[in-house]
Amino acid sequence: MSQSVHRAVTILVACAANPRRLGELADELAVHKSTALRLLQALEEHDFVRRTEDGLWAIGFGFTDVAFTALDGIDVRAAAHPWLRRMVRELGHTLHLAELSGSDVVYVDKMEGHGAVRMKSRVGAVAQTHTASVAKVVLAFAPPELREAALASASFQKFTPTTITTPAALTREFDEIRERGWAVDDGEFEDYINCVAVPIRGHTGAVVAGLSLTALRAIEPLAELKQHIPRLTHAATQISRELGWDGHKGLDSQPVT
Amino acid sequence: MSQSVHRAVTILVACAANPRRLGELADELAVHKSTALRLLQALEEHDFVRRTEDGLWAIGFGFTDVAFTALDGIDVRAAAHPWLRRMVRELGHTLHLAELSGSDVVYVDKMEGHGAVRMKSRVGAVAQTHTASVAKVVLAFAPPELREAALASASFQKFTPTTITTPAALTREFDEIRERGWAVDDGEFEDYINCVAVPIRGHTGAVVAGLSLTALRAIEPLAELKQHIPRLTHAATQISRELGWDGHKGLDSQPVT
DNA sequence: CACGCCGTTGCGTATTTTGCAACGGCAGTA
DNA sequence: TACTGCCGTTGCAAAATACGCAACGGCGTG
Repeated sequence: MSQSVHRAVTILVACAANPRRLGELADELAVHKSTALRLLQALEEHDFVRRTEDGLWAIGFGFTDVAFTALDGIDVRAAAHPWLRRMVRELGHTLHLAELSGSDVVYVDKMEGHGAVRMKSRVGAVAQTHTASVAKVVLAFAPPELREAALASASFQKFTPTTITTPAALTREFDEIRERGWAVDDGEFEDYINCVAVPIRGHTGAVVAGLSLTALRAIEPLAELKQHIPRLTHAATQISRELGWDGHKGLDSQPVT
Repeated sequence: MSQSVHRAVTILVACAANPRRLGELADELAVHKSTALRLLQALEEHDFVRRTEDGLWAIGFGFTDVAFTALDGIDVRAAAHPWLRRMVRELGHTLHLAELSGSDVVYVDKMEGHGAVRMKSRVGAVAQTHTASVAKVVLAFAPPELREAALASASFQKFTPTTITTPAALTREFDEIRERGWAVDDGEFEDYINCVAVPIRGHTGAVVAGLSLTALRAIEPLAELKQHIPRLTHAATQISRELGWDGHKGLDSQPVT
């Protein structure tokens, strides 16, 4: 269904990776140059693609504009953004905001800390289920069927000695997270990076997002990083209230006994 | 041309503003519900749209992912290269492009002018913090902690009578550069060579690179060289725009009073 | 309990889009 | 300078594609 839309999307994805010539795009789509050209022209009218100085096709700024507009519209993001800014200023570390989408946890905001720590995360990308603290904290409080789906689709790829590599272990981790109310990433993806994460609740009391704090182990070891959890929790609570949470714990937050 | 692509784009723009029902979207497009639905389904396959919990259609995270991939992929070099070529052709002088990397400023592109001027710079090399105009202009606009680091590691070796030899003097120089928006090298490394340099901004508005114009004093003295600054600035602005800069000045560009 | 709203699906038609082929600009080469 | 090949662009006719219609079903509401 809707062949040209598929082709248009494929073009956009290809151009995002790196700008290309008309001919290349036509080859990748297995269509004639003329067909590719007309799709590009249609996209160009909306500034979804643009021609670079050297005649290549690249993603247009109308496209990125739409993306940012959409991100602004995400109320969790809007509610959390001032808090991210404040906490980066106070703590100096990188903060992430991630939202539950289906059984994935997707980064919707990110604010870099003062140190020139470059994290591989990117807004719009899916957080690793078995390593990212923000994914773990959100899924820990998610409905069981979502958690099952997430467990089933997780890669469990071993990145470091501390990486959780089995569904059983991750299930136990989820239980612990629910009990104590926050999650950690103890160098489970990159062994020199630690994170702590806390849940954010929507108006129904269900956990809809997560907020995490990231630091280099060398700069602030996990034990010290944990001392910021009260501050992180405070921010998360305020954000939750702004989303309409009445302050009562959601049903899913009860410790599993 | 390409009707369905137009409709698909319109849907995306509408959903970005705020998530909508199928019916609303169909009305806005003036098409049947089934038509709108099929377009949405096609977009959904690529995660360009998603269904929210309450059944509304919203921009999907595949879309934002593509947008950020595109922004990440735009490297300064690719954006600037055609401008280097054009300006070398127009002005005949050597041009340099340098990128901020940590607290170093590294040459990432260079194009030799018509005169056989042998410059010591090399792509991949670190520009001298206290002499190279391109290093000074980038560091002047960099975050304070980066600037401090650069000051701390600079050699302040005296090459010529005009070389800046103290951190205090260089700090003052940085302040001046921020105020006027461009930097010079008044024979500070080799006394027969002058340069002017302007900043290039990334999509966040932060200065990510610098563009410089170099000439032999004998051929074009500094006063004449400065007359090319508007042209250089124009190129830098165009490059910045191609990097996703929206035209607003970054926070760090305010004159320090 | 019944009604109406909204999203979903099958199908035949015709509108849209596709592929072809020829044109023209540009650049590198003889 | 003239030639040649490459790449992007345009007109047109055929046909594949996407469209609207109408009926179905789920769900909340009166």
